[in-house]
Amino acid sequence: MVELEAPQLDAVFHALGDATRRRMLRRLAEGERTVGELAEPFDMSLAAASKHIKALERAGLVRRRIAGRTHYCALEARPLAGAHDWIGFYEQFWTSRLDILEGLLRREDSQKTKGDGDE
Amino acid sequence: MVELEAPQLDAVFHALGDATRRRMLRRLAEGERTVGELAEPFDMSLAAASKHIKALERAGLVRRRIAGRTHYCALEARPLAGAHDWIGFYEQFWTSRLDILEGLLRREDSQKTKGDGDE
DNA sequence: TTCTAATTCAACCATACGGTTGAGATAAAA
DNA sequence: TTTTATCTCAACCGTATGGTTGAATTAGAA
Repeated sequence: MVELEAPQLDAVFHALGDATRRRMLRRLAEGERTVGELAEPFDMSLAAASKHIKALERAGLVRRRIAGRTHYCALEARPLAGAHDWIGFYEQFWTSRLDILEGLLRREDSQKTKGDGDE
Repeated sequence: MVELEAPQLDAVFHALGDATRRRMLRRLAEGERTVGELAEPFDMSLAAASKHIKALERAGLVRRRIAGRTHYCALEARPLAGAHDWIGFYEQFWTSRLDILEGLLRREDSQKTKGDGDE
């Protein structure tokens, strides 16, 4: 169990909400890459790619090592564990054919308990 | 394996990137809720909460059943499976103490294969 | 029919996002 | 030293986001 704080979850999920950044992470899974290498596959300016990388850093998903004029980026996967756990809670609602029954039961239930003021 | 399309992943992760919407999903895990019930815990207008719910619908995470003037929202967890899988790929990078070794190996590796033009 | 309740819609606002360009900063190469 | 390469920074732009308010829509309740 990792239980990230809400603001960190915000940053992680926000970072993942962009295909460019997701592709960058996939690339980093193969190993360290420079900013230039990370930017190369994309049809955008270096500055734009640099901003994406900063979003990943803000989320704690990338750590940067500066060597001279070159910045090496490495995957930092740990915060993903928290996001994974958060989503994992819902696995019960999509796994197996029980989910159909579950769904039906929850629907019934909400009819009976509608407006019971629970939090 | 679920493999959501990029645009759906965008929408799902974007939807999850907001604490208000995450809390709404947690609430919906207990059962169906009306728009009003979903909005109630939050210090914002109904209209604002309504927009959040629409973001969840766009991501396919909520389905709505209209009965008279009341809109009932229900959790639709399936798209979360795709997001869960996507993140799950990185589990190898955070699980167990192997991750430290892995990280070291990948760093070495990237020194040797730097600029090999892989995609 | 008239009142009230549950929601959305439309217009608006401030701020964030994702992109651009051009100008630094810094370090390696000539 | 001068040139070139790697990146960030700053300013700007259009569009999206997250919020507001007030009016419109629709349907139970009196």
